[in-house]
Amino acid sequence: MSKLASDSATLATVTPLGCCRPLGREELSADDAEPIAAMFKALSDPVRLRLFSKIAVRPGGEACVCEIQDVGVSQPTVSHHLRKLREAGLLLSERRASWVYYRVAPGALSVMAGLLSQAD
Amino acid sequence: MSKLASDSATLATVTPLGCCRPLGREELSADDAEPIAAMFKALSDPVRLRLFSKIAVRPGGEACVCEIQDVGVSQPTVSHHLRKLREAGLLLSERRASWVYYRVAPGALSVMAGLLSQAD
DNA sequence: CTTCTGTATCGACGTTCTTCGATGTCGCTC
DNA sequence: GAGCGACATCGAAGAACGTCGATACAGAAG
Repeated sequence: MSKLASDSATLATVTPLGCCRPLGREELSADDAEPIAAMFKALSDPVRLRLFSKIAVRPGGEACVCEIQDVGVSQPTVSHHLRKLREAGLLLSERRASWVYYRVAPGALSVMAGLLSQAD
Repeated sequence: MSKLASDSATLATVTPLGCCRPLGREELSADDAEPIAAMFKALSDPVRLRLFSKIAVRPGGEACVCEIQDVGVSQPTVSHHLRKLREAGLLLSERRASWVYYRVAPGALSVMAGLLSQAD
């Protein structure tokens, strides 16, 4: 099977649960906390944050790996971080000819923003 | 000196930088990525996420440690996680008589929500 | 088919994190 | 002052993480 661009790897994709209520709205259950923590963890590394930002600022929220890999770490490390972002449901990947394009997963940002919005 | 409730420890408090633009608005610099990643990292653990939620749902966004420490880990571990949340600028702590109260730091949530808001 | 370029995977190393039991500290009460 | 309850800190053990060089894989080009 293709080793690339499968939408799910170890984690669920974008819509795993009935979450998305603000963190201050109702108390988070242990089961709900797990996948949400995984999304925050995906953005908890400076390199991943910059990679995500580099993709998000592009028109269409999409970029080839070759366009964003100047973040001060090696190529395998960039690939590792992009995989983590994809597994967390924040990015989707697609191969086009020789290049692989990553794009911001639709709804990913709004899910997290909803969690952080003020409850009152 | 008092070992408790100092508002800053290893990390800066709530407003470290000129960040707060949406991640998809302009590309994140390496220097800006660091403190932002630290905030996300604070919420990247399921136990911390639940502790934060337990505090945030209380009226006034405030709770005594004794009211929220049933999250399935030991008391020292709860204390450790609350410290991490405080160091990240997400919580403030204050001692009242025998009890220590933690409350959601004003503005902390909106900073992160602003980063995740849609750019378009 | 061979070579080249772009990207992913593998294996390893050092660092950081989560967790715990033991112990220390603060403030109240007797 | 002695004892107690609430919470923090210490030190250690195991797991998870970020990083790299080496290597494998995919598609394009010759």
